[in-house]
Amino acid sequence: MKVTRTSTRSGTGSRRKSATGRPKGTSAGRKRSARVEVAPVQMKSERSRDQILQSAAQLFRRQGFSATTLRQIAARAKIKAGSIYYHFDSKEEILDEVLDRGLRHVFETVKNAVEQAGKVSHRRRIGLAIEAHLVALLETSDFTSANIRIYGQLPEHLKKPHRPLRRAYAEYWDQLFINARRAGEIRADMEVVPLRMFVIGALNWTIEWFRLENRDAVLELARRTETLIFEGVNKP
Amino acid sequence: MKVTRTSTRSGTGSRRKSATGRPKGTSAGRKRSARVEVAPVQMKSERSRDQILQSAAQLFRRQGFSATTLRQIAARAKIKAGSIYYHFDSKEEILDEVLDRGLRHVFETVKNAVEQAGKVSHRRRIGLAIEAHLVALLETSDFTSANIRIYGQLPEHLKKPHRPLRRAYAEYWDQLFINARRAGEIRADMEVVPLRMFVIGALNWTIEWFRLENRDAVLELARRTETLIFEGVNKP
Amino acid sequence: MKVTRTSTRSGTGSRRKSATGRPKGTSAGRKRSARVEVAPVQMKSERSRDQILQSAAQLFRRQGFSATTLRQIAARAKIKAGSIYYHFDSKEEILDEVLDRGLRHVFETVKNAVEQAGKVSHRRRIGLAIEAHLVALLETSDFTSANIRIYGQLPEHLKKPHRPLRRAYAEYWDQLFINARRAGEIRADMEVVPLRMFVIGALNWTIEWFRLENRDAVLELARRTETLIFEGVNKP
Amino acid sequence: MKVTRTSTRSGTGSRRKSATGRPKGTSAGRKRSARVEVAPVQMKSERSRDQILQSAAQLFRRQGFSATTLRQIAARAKIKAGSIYYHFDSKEEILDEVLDRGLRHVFETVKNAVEQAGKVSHRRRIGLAIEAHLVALLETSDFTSANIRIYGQLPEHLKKPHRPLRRAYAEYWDQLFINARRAGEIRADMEVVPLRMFVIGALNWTIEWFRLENRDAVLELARRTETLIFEGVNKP
DNA sequence: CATGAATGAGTCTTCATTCAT
DNA sequence: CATGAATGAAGACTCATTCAT
Repeated sequence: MKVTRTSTRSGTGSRRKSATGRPKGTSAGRKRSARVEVAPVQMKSERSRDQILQSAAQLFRRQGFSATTLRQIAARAKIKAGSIYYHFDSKEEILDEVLDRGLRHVFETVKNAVEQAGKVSHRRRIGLAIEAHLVALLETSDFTSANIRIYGQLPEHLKKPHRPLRRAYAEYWDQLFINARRAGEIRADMEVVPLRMFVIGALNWTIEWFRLENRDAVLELARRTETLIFEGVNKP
Repeated sequence: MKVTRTSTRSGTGSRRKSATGRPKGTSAGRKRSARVEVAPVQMKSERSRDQILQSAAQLFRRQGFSATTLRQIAARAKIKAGSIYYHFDSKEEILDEVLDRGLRHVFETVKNAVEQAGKVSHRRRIGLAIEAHLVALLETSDFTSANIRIYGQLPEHLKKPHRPLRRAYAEYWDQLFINARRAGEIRADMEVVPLRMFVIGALNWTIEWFRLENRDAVLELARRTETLIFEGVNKP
Repeated sequence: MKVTRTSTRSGTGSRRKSATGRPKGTSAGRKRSARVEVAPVQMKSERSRDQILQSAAQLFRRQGFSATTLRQIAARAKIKAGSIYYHFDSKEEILDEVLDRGLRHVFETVKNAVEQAGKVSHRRRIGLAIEAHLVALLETSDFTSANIRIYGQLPEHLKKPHRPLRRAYAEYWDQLFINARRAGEIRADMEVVPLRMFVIGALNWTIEWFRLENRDAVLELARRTETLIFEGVNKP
Repeated sequence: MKVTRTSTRSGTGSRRKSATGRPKGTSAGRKRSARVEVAPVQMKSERSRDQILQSAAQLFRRQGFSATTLRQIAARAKIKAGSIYYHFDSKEEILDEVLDRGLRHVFETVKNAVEQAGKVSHRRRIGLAIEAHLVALLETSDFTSANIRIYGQLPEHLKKPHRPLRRAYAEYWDQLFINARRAGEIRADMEVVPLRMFVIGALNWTIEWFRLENRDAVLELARRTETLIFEGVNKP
């Protein structure tokens, strides 16, 4: 499954100037389609670009956007600061792609998990979504954690382009809850929006403290969280 | 009740140079100890200092520490940037006090709420703590919300001095849960630390989306959250 | 006499951001009104600002806008590069004021010369205008010579704000010629616009080669030029 | 007629490093000597080289030397910036050849016009020179206009190599005037150097405003200018 | 011949900080 | 107490230049 782009934001490309002949943008699409068996011999440019994005994501996540220096990003990507501009037009453009990849990644991970489950209970579906969200956030993607962590402090103009996808993701969760409620697996009096806020909040805050140690730590956390969300802390 | 300072951090003063004769950093202590009958009128200095801190807290909360400039803080405090240095030795010192006040504020708010409750069920006590934490975070203190929001992205040396108090606050919550569990109001198999992370996480994440509109919005949110935490979403 | 500002461009101030509390802009007006006898104790800020503009004008004139570095300007003004930003928001703003002062200066000089002449022949009036233009250009103002020399190579957006004043100056000359022609002191078949271009061109090009040596060099040049323009090179 | 190189500057080649085997800088000589029957087809290299120079000239003329980037030049020449270095060792070398071609072009154009006139009055010869200069400047060569426009703002070391040719051109004009004066077609009291400055100035300044529209616009301008120079504006 | 990718020196600009007044 | 004016270090960004392919 692939997360379809929302209308407002046709890719990230729309905001690129690219007066130069440089290869800016486009990568996102290409990369995702790369099947492992084809091994599409990522060219040098592509590799550097990814290095930069990866480094940026890690640093943004740790220090925030404004505290992160292009020199830091460059150093981590093992190039010189000026070279970044061969691949991106500005620091903001890097941020833009980091955010985009990050949200797209959780969204796809969650969607995939739910879709592959086939015919299961709604609680199970939500449980899978919880697990997938946590995995994306804590295990598989610096982009996702960067996004979740820094988004709230960014100035308007940097947040704006990402709103549609964020909304879409929120609505995906809402739908999960609505279906569960309609099926009677969730109390009828539960309002969906605050519920989603509560759940996503509990999940997202884990970035603030969770440190990945062993393979199943995240799965364990997911299970625990699912239980709390469904059963609460009350003595049963 | 007053939150007592932990041993590691004897006030904020430990990091002050204060070669000049200026009153830097001493205010916190002084202010609180000010007897009402003796010095009812905050002197000008004190007022500016507070203005600066208040402005800083608001900006830190919104934009993060590094994206906030001293000129922005000064403008909001209706003074000029240079003047800040009469009251503080550095931007970091401002941060330091903002963080300190912020955590101290929730801590006191929560403690007060719980203590004033008198003899009530543990669930009720936890419910009051939840409410108090949310009130402090969303309604009464920019310091608290600033603290919660930016702490995670700060460099080590800025976080370090605040660890003891943070730990103390965490332990306070743990105790609430331990007591409840011991009393059988919470399942026996519930581990306290992950539980606290979950609860605090769900509460803290509200800064990311909650916008204070009417007076009871926070109380309403608190009630809802308490229910979710105790009963979960399951059909009863 | 004071050159009145054209409607399109109410001073230079219109394009100033000035989010900071710095004293940007406004100086132009203040300075001109300073009578010598009042000696309005130019404050430090004003002096630096003028130093910067003066330095910039000299360098722009010699090397062009883009080849001139803020560091060069600063060095010549005996300050550090960063300090420039206390007085101006950008290099372009400096340019802006240099251009403005430059044109305003010739315009005023020429207008004054002509107006103070009283009742004289049109040829005399034009002669005085020629002299005044050359004096402003070659002797009294680096701003004027900078303007004349670099204007043509500037990008559109930098030229645009100065068009109205330029047009006004051109029209002033046109009027001188029209009057002279009407009075029969200039051939009737002479078209005014190409004539003005020719005259102003011959005058302006002097910056490319004229080096001020002694006091009357410019006056001598002016006399010669006037003769050429009126009588041509033909044997009489 | 071919403008012979002056002694000081044996071609442009003197400043070339050319450690590589590349054909840098030799073109000028080669091209002109290319017999039509032998090498009618410019090779690819030659074509690119010319493209680069042509593009550079246009941009230099419009924006000045320092404001023009190699990438702009490359783009206009439909190649990539790096490729320029196959043809030139540096941006300055391009400038060097642009300047050289530019002056050489006017010089040849003027000389040819005058020489081909055969036995005519001196005024006619000067008239032809005026026309030829304007044609070269405004119609036939971006190199010439680039040269005229930017030369004055270049740093010493870039101007120096072109002085001899400039001087030669100036002397050529001086000779035209001297001959005319000797023949009594110009007043005896007219000093030649200021006269030449005046005339050349009036001609050169046209780049600042003249926009080529129809075929004879330049010729019309030339006629007008000639009249002004010889007869002045006086009522005859 | 040409390009893709990178580099380093330098540019404009920002900002915490200083200090005389 | 507060400000005006300045500074220096650093940040984002540009650009001529290099060089392997």
